[in-house]
Amino acid sequence: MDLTTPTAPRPAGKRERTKQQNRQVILQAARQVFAELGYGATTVRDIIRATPLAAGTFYNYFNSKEEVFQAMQDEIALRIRPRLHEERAKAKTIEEFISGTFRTFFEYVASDEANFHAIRRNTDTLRVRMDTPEILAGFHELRADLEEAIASGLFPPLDADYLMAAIVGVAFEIAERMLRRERACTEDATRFATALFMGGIKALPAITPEAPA
Amino acid sequence: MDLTTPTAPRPAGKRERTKQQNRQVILQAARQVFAELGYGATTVRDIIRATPLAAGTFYNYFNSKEEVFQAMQDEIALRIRPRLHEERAKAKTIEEFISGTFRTFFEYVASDEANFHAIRRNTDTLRVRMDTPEILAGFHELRADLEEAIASGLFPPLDADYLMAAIVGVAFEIAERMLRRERACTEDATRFATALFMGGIKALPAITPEAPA
Amino acid sequence: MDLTTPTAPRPAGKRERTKQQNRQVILQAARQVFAELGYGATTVRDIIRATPLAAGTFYNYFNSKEEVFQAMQDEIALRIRPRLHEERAKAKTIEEFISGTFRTFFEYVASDEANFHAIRRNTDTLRVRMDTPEILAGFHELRADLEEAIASGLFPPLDADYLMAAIVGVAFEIAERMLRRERACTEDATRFATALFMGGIKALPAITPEAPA
Amino acid sequence: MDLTTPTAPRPAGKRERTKQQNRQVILQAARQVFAELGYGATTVRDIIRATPLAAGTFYNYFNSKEEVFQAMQDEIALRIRPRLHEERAKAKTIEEFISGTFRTFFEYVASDEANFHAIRRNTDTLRVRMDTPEILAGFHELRADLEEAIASGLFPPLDADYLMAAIVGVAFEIAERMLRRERACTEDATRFATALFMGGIKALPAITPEAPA
DNA sequence: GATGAATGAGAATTCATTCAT
DNA sequence: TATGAATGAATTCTCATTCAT
Repeated sequence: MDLTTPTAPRPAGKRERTKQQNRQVILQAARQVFAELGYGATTVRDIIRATPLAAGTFYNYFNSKEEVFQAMQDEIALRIRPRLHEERAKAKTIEEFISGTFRTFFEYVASDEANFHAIRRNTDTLRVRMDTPEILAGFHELRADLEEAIASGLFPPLDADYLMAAIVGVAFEIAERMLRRERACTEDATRFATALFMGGIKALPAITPEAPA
Repeated sequence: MDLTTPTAPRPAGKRERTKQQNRQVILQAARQVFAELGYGATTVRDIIRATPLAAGTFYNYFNSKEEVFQAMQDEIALRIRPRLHEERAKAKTIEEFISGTFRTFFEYVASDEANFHAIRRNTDTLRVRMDTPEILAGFHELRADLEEAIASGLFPPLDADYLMAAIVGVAFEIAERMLRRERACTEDATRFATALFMGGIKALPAITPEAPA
Repeated sequence: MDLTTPTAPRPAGKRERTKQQNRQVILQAARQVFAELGYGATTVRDIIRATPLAAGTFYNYFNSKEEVFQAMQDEIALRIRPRLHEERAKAKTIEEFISGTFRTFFEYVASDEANFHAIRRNTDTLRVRMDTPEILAGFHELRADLEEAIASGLFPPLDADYLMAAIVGVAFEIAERMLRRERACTEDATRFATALFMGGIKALPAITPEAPA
Repeated sequence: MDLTTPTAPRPAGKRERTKQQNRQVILQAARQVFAELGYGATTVRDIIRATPLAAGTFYNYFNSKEEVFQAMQDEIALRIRPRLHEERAKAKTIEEFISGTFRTFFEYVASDEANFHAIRRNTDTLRVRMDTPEILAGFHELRADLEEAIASGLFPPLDADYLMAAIVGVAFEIAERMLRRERACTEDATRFATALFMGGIKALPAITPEAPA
């Protein structure tokens, strides 16, 4: 039905292109809508409306808003996890391990602010963070990396689970404050977080904080 | 009919009492349902169903699930904020400031696990945290306390905003891991978090971590 | 029931006064609300809200909004019907009969515009006119008066039913246009309607019309 | 599959056809229900129930009962306005203008009694008339036609606004009485109304009125 | 695959009315 | 009588999902 005569050069496969495009169109629309309305308030209808596509078409690609969200998340995690892992793998010192982790995270967040906000969003009242399998895998990976680093003697024997939690908590929470500042300075954020984990409060850089909103 | 026994302290009007009870009944039901289904998936209907009250009665007290949630949050914040503030106010050293904050928080969380779970919940996929004015005020209070501690010379001059963020991130994230452990040990959690903020990773207690779920 | 004990000076009977007042308070509130929202959109709640009284109190006086409306209407009809009837009864000529009817009606409408509008209301889209028994009785009275006037030879033998309809239609419709004019001139309206019924179009006063809204 | 038989005129898309049908189905149901219950008492549910369609389908076509009502009104006005205007345009005398207007109106009302009743209905208590833009446009058209007829010298200079009001009032009010009579005789009604406007009461046909309900 | 109208379950909300105080 | 919270049926409206085209 949609077959083009085989003799014609076939402009790169209309079908395939559209198929991939539609998936991306939906994901893009979802990002916008989640960022606007927040995850909880967003409906599949809202996503479809932000799309030139028909309602039924959505279901050729995803089965629910959860699935779209997960796909979004997974895309992100897939993009950042290898970088984080690589950074830690090549760390020769604790400081490299820690600073590499934070720097990579903050730089990613700054470069993809839209996505980060869609995920960890501040409406006036609500924050949503969806921990998809990919995200959770990222946490496990961090813990595994920590455990390996302990095993290899790079880190002293400590509570890898709590340390992972602390790193994650600081990373997300500082990222958020960072984005609210005039010039989101990833270097400052990295220095701060790294210093905290390296030497505690007394090691923190002596600077004048900027006031956020 | 309206005569009160002179001995008994006038029961403040049955009407009034019932009214206060109903408010609490709804809040309690909301806590359960939020903890069960997660905030996003909960509907006003669900809350009403978890109540002996009629549908319309809900709307005599709250206008939406958001409002119930906020009321819950505010109750919690109101309960814990004074304790936190007091703890920090009487701190003579940085360590007292930090450990007092974490201990108070972890002990509260452990004692009011249900509430905490209703708010910072992990379904398979979603975390919700609603920052009501009261909660945000709690954050501001922490920052203000930090700034004051800097001004008074207790703390060195540092980025109070980021430090606040780090404390909040670590507190929530570790609290969550703590609750998943067999025996939620607030002392361990406090010691860990305090050590991290006092001396960084190298100061962390050398223990064997327990595996979480 | 309304009897005051002749012996005691009794400060005008607090109870009775309140009772009558409440009825009027409700009627007054209803007038306002009907005029604001239109009859159809008004709910009993709306009326109560426009009152300092409690919800239950409403039901001591009326059983529904219909009843309030009817009471309003009846009050009006009761106020105007005797005047109309009297006017027609003393008519010695057809012209006196007709002009007396219209003048009385237009003057009443002008003097009690608020009530008239509450009854025959123009929202953007809706006109409501409720023909309560009292109002219908007014129509019957007009027809009866016409029939009597025919019987007595004042009017020729004609279709009293249609003539009544024509008078009512012209009265209400012109009253409405009259109220929209800058200076609602009852004399002009009366002269116009009377002339129409006395001699038809060719007898109408030659004036320049004012443009309505 | 999508092939159309070359001989048959393409059925304009079954989808499209059904869509138009559903709109009509809803309008038809609304007419019945309004006529039965009166506009005020009718709910959207009532309309849906009078339909084989699902609840949600209603909202694909209209957003409220008001919108259905307006659509009904507009349909009617659209159907009758051109006829009225044409009738008046070709009038050579005042009598033709007046009688043409009334005859067209009464004949339409008699032929579309259901619609008229849905709009100008007498329950025991309530009359509703909704003046949609289309209806108001019909009034303005009548006034404009009158003004033009005055300008052209057909009519003497008179208050076109009041005359319009009088015509409208008489038309609606007599139509209603007409429909209540055993044999709704449009000719009688036309003759009566025309005579009234041509020569006033004394010109009215001398007949014995029939008693209404 | 794409379309978009239909579906109908169910969520949010309102309302008239009751009744204990 | 006045009060006003409780009631729960009824109503409006939305939504995810299906399916004929």
